[in-house]
Amino acid sequence: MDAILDATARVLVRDGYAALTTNAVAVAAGVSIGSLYQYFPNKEALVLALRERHVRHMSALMMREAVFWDAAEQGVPLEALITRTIHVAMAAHRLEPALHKVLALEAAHLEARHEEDGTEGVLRALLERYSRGPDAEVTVPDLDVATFVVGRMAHALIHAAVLDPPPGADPHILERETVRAVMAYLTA
Amino acid sequence: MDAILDATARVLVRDGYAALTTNAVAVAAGVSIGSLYQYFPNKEALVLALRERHVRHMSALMMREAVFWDAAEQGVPLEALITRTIHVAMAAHRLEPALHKVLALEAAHLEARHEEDGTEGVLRALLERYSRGPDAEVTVPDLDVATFVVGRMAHALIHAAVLDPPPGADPHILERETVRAVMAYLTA
DNA sequence: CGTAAACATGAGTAAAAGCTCGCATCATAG
DNA sequence: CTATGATGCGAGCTTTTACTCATGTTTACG
Repeated sequence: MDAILDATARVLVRDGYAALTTNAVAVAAGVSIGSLYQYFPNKEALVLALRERHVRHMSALMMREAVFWDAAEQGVPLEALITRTIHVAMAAHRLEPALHKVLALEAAHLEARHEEDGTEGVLRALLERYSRGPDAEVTVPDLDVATFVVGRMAHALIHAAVLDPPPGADPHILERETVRAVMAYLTA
Repeated sequence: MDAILDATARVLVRDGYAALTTNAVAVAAGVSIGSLYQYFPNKEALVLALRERHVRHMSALMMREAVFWDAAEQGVPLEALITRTIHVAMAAHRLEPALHKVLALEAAHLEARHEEDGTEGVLRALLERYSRGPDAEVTVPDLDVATFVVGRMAHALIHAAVLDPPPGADPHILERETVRAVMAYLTA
C-alpha cells in the first residue's frame, strides 16, 4: 500500500510519467499487478494517491514548523514572518525535490489544483492582519489581488529556487531575494 | 502542413493531450494519417512543431510591438519600459490562451524549456543598462540573481493573470499589480 | 498526351499497456 | 485438522494507438 506508492514515486522519478506503467510499479514494489489493483482501482488513482500523500507530507512539515503563524497576533514584524514562512516553504520543497518536480511538470493535468487551496486562505488572513491598524506594514490597496499576486509570485520563486536554480547560485541568496521580492511588493 | 498543426491545436484544446491521437488529428485536419506521416515523422515531432510555431507567433507579436526596447538607449524611464513590456507579454499570452495553457500544462515535459532562452538574455541586458550611471533606477545587488528572480516572477504573474485569473478580477488591475511587483523588487 | 515524380489514401499491423480472473497461499477460528 | 475468508499471484485478454505500405491520384513538364 505505502510500499506501492513508494515504488510509484521511484519509477516516476527514474523514468518519468510517460514510462510509468502499472506493471513497472508492481515490479518495483515487489508485488504482483493483481495486488496493486486490489488497492488502487486504476493507474490514475495510483498517481493521485501518491500526489495527495506528497502534499500531505509537505503540509505536515510546514505546519509543524509554522506554529509561529499564531505569532501574527502578537507584535512580530512582517519581515520576520515572511522570512520564516519562505524558509519553511523551501524546506518543504526540498523534502522530495525530484518527485515534486515530476508531479508538477508531468502530472499537473490530473484533476484539481492542489496548491493554493488552504494556502490562499492562510495568506489572505495574514495580509489582512498586517494591513490593519495605524502602524500597518502592508500598504497594498486590494487584498484579494495582493493575495493572488503574492501567492503566485512566492510559489514560482520558491519552486524555481529549489528545483530549477540558475547554475552556481547560492541558495541562501535566492531565498533572501525571494523574501525581498515579496516584502518589496507588500510594502511599496 | 499548417492545416495539420491547426488541427493538432484544435484537438489538443478540445480533448487534452491524453486524448491526442494521430488519427484524431488527421480526421480533424481533413487528411489521411498517411499524409500526416509524410510531414511529421512521429507524434512527438508533431506536438513539438506546434509548440515551436506557437512560440514563434508569440515572439513575433512581441518583437513587432517591442521595437521600443531600443529606447532603453535613450532616456526612457524604467517604469514605462516595464509597463509596456508586461503589457505586450500579456497580449502575447492572449493570442491563443487555451492552447498556451495546454502546452504549458500537459506538454511541458517534451524536451527543453522554451521560455527564458532568448528572454533571459534580453532581460539581463536591460537590467544592466538601468543599473549603470549615477541616476541608476535598478538598485539590486546581483544582476544574475535579479534576472532570475524577475524572469520567474514576471512570467508566473503574466501567465496566471491571463490564463488563470481569480474569478471576477479586473485584468487591468492584475496587469498594474504585476508591474508594481516587478518595479518594487527592482527599486527596493 | 505521356511519363514520372510527388503527393494522398486508409485498411491493416504490431506492440504496448491497462486491467481481469481463476487459482494458490495464508491467517484465523472452531 | 478443517473450514472459511482474506489476501496475493501472474499469465493472458482486450483495447488502444502509433505507424506502414501497396495502391491510387494529382501535378509538372517536354
